[in-house]
Amino acid sequence: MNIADQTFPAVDNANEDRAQAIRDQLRDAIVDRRLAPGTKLSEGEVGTLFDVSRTVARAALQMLSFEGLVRTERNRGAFVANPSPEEARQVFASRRLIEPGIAIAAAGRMTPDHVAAFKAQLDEEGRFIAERGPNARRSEIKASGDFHLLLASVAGNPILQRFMEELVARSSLVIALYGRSGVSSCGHSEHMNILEALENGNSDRASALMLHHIDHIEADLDLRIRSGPALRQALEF
Amino acid sequence: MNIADQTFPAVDNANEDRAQAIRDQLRDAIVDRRLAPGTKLSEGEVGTLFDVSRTVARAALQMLSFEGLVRTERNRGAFVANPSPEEARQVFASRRLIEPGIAIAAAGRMTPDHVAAFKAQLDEEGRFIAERGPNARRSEIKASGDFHLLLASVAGNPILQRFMEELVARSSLVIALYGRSGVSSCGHSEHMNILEALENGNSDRASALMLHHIDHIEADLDLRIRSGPALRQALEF
DNA sequence: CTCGCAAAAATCGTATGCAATCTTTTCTGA
DNA sequence: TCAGAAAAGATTGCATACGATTTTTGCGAG
Repeated sequence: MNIADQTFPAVDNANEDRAQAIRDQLRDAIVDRRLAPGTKLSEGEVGTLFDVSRTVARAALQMLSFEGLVRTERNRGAFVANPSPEEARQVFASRRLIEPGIAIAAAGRMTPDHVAAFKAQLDEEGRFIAERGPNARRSEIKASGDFHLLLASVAGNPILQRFMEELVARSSLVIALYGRSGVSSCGHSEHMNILEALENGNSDRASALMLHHIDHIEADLDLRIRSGPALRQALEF
Repeated sequence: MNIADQTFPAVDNANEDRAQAIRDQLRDAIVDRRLAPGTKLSEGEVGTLFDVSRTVARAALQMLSFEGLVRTERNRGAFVANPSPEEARQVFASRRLIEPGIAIAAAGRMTPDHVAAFKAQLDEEGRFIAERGPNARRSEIKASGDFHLLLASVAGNPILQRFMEELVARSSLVIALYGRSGVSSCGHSEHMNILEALENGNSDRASALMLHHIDHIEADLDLRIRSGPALRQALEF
């Protein structure tokens, strides 16, 4: 897949930082897998697509590289990250460390507004699971990630929230790459259980459920080195 | 304090990314508090000091801004971060969440080489505490942070390691801003106790000690809003 | 002397140009 | 026909230029 095959909505809020807007668009495209891992993101091409100079495109790519969604090689350019099984494990190890704590923090801060937001989120998640079509899986992965991001925002620690944004984005990549697909509805019900615990202020239970949930997500992955990521990478595919 | 008052060693490894080298230098300067919080870091000035163009200086500042050590305002420039008490609490809340887990991971991966590295690190730490002089406190804070970074590197998860690098850097800023100074030797002995637990493979104990250690560090801070950070910020001080 | 406003200076955001490096193609000789 | 070298092309790294925005300075009115 070539980046040029994609079209991107125009960046409207020209007032704000354009590089940031481009980063967001690219991140969505990567997480949604409209841009395949390994795809080259050349500064010139990105610049042309978004109608900005290479300077701005470069800044956007640098941001994505900090988030681990893009890998840059000196004098060679930027590529959509192609996480190895090892990196995938690291992502989930990090989540296992952080998210149970986030669940505990969130449990102590739930308001009726938050509950409503979670219910809306879970409704949408359910809709995507029921849906069929080429984009169903994408939307499902995205919605599932949004649940975790919502939780992080409720927890009220911007630093941890940013960490989680990075981890969720990278998880989406990993799931798209190594996911086996079966567990989705199971994940949905786990989200509902977590919400229930949160509503009841049962932080320990929310934390424990979250830990299991992460384990389940990772267990659904096939992290055996399929045909070797080195080969895939070598082929620039 | 003006950035121009400082001199920086020349960036030698010109082969590698120069922006990264500049970022490292600036980060050291910020963490060591040679650059006071709130100090303006203009692109032109940084570029001149390091003998690069604004393009490169800008990239370095962008990196620091991602790490939370620098705050950038559109059309105004970059400033050394001036964390509020609220942000300080968030930094330590994040560390409480992450570092005990890191200690557990590290406990399971300790090799004799690691032990030796830790001993060397603690020796240096002790030397700085004994030392007196204008730079003693700086070196002490730095060495204390290095202990935690060493632990993170032993844990073997690059993602968590990066998170810790950010958190330790921001902690150093916070300690420099809000620290009361008394607890230093106490922190040193806590480090030694943690190392002992790590050597014995007693991960639970290492984890618990780490949690207490972080609590102690935070307890040593005076996080009452001293004269209002808004004022300090308004005065660009 | 202070205040307000306009001009000047400084600084940032962005585009673009050139040299260096990497990749691909073409050419040559076995 | 194929391996290796040389040239052409593409892409990045970096510096610089210019308009836009912000900050400072200068100056006259009150």
